[in-house]
Amino acid sequence: MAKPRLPEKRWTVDLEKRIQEAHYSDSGYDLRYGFNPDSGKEIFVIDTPPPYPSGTWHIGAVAQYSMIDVIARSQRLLGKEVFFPWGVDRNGINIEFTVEKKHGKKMRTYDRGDFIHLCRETIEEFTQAMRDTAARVGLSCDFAREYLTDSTEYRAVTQSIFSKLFKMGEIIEDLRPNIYDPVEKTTIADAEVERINRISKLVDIKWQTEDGEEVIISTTRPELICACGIVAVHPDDDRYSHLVGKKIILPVEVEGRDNFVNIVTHPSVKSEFGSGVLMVCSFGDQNDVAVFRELGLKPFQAIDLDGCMTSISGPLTGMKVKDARESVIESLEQQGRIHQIQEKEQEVPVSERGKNPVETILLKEWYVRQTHIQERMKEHIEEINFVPPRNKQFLLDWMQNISIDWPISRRRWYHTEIPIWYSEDESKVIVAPSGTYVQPWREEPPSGSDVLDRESREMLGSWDELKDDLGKVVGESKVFDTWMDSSNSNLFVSGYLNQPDVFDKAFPTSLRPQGKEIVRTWLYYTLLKSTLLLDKPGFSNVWIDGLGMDPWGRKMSKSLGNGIDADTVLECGASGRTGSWKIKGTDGKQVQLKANKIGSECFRLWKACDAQVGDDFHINPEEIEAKYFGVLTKLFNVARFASQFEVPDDLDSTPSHLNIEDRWILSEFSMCMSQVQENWSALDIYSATQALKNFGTGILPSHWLEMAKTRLYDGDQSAAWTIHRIVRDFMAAFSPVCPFFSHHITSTLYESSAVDVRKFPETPIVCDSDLCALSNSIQEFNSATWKQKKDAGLSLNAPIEGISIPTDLVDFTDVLTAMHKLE
RNA sequence: GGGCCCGUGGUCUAGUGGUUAUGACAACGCCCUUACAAGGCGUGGAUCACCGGUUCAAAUCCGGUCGGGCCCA
Repeated sequence: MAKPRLPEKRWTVDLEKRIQEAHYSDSGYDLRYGFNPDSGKEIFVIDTPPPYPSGTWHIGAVAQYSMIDVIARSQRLLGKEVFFPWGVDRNGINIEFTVEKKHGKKMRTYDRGDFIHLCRETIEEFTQAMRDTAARVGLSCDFAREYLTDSTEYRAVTQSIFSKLFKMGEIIEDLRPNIYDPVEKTTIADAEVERINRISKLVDIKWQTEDGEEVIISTTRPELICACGIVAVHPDDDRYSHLVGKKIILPVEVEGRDNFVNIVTHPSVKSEFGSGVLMVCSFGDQNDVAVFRELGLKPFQAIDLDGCMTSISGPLTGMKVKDARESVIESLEQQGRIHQIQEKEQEVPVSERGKNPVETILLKEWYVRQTHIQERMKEHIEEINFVPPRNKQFLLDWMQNISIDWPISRRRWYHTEIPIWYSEDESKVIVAPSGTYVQPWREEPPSGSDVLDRESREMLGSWDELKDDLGKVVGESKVFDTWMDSSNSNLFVSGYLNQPDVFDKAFPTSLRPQGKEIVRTWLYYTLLKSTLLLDKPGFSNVWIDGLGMDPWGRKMSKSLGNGIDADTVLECGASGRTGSWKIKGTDGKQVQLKANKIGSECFRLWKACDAQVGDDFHINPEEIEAKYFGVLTKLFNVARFASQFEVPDDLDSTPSHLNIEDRWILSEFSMCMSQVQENWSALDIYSATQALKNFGTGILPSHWLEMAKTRLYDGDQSAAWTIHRIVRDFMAAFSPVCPFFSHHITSTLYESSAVDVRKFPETPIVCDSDLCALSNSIQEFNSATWKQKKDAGLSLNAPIEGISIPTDLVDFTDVLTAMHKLE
């Protein structure tokens, strides 16, 4: 036996790491994977989801990312000029909390500039960990052009977009109910609210109607009676129908408002809850907000920004909400107005990070208008190709629910600042010029800023001319919701503002890959922006993957104790280390999972092969190893086997003579490859990888290799050309899934790497459909013959008598006779 | 409470109207055959969650029930 040029007996995680390290330290990296907009090739820009650095990277996200890399690599293989950017999302409340926790000091006790500096330092440490994991899982991003969402360039784009939309009238200021965390002193988004169960007091209070009739109303928020806008009963509730239309007197002292409200019917009232009469206050819960809006009631401001009662609460003014509640109960008790008090477990909305009870209060905030543009957005969405098509529904469903504008201002610090200043009389605003990054809380408006009327947005002139007429200008201290930044990512990576010539070619952005859990935020807001700003769909393709779940189908979370850290899977098998994971099962018991070797190539192969895109996927390291490491071993050994035979000089031109079995397998291979090419074009990772896996671990080694073995050992040129041509082209087509594996094999055997192929291997080399039609017969005949040998107690390489070759395989008589030693 | 998605051998999975329902892992049996025992070959094993309907024909379409998941309230 000739010495194989692939010396390793099998693929290992250590080998993988060696190749990977060489790959990323190679000075040719940028040439290989960098974006060159002037190459003349079709441009394919991927709007990579910029990860938020927070210590460890979630395995489900890493799995999704590795599939985005498969798309990037497969599009390069198809000859496109791919921009696979590497961005990091660094704005937001998470890093603020991390810094507060690390130093044991609340944000507002710092100087704003010092705090921002601390955040920047801390997030940089986390960012480096993300970069390392990105490389470990084999991402072929353009790391040299890394972008950070807290950079001057990125924030300048966010601010410019704000200014443009403001001037267009698409951004407005308004006083509306918002969810507010009085401890962190900021507005928060719905997505940041969590519900926890707490024991609270349900107080039944005696009210009186204008006629003196006693009515009992149950509430957990008696301190909000002062902000009561209306009292409601269910329309079908006969007990109270005689009260409807009457006035009812508030049982507490109030200031600066009427001391009575009307009684109406409303379908949202639950008759069986308490007495069946509901007081609607601004704002006890989301239902109150809905009722106020629906009935056009003017809300009262009962709680201020410090979480204290306002003057309408009369004697409660200035008290913290909790103290006010105790106080009002006490005074009602003294007046004999308490019917009863029950301790009840109740869901309380709290802020996700601080666990502080949140309030819904009226705040003057900035909003992006969105309700007027839904139909136009839907028209644009119709032009986008969704993969898989059914996941488009998540977006359409969410859009059905849009009934209010998007609040975009936050009272935090480590975010992009709202780029606006107010004149001393507050009637005019100053807006920074496009392309600059400004910090209005500590800067004057820059030269080139515009002055506009605050209400009408009429352009009044330039800041440089008018600055002396505006009095003392005050910079906005609020910042943007982080989605305001994130939803520019496609514009930013496609060259908006910074590279207009590239933008012309690259927009709509070729691909938005993302998880389905952020359809209603990231995808929706991005599409909203492209409709408002450019009246175009934001993307050509949107690829929406499912979520990574634990082995039992539950979402991974800290509280369930079922999380798996990405690095433990990627490093499993390196330097002989095995992996072991303790995960809580569905019955609450710990289950120990163990694996010996996984690594990035096996992990990627698993994700590519195991489920259709868009479905939630269960992550079980044991299963990943069991099902897919063997596939790598198999493919590696086919290549290793091939590596002992000399590579023919000219693999690119088909030899004039090829044996029939070689023409057969080449035809099968051509069919497989055209399927793969089609699937790569359609972003169908699953089908492409399945086709390659089935060919490479099935028909090729089990059937053809067994036929060709003897000839290969005898130095047959036809067989040698066939196996090498197949291995070389197979690895090119397979390289998007397992780049380092393919790279190692092809650069060892053929002096050129599969990852550098920029044109899909040509097919057909030989494509004879008559031969493909015989594939089933061939496989059946082989299986039947092996079975007969087994039944006769013969070893597979023993001669056997009395087997006749089926008539349709008559052309294969010699081959099959030799292969099975038929006599 | 509302919306959406899903339910296929022990486990995971393919399959959106048409032969005997795909494949993988696990199980079992045989084999160290000059690439591979971290292999190979073979064998079992599923009334496609349940009930009803449409149809010549249903895993597939429709309605309902049950179970799981995600999102929202």
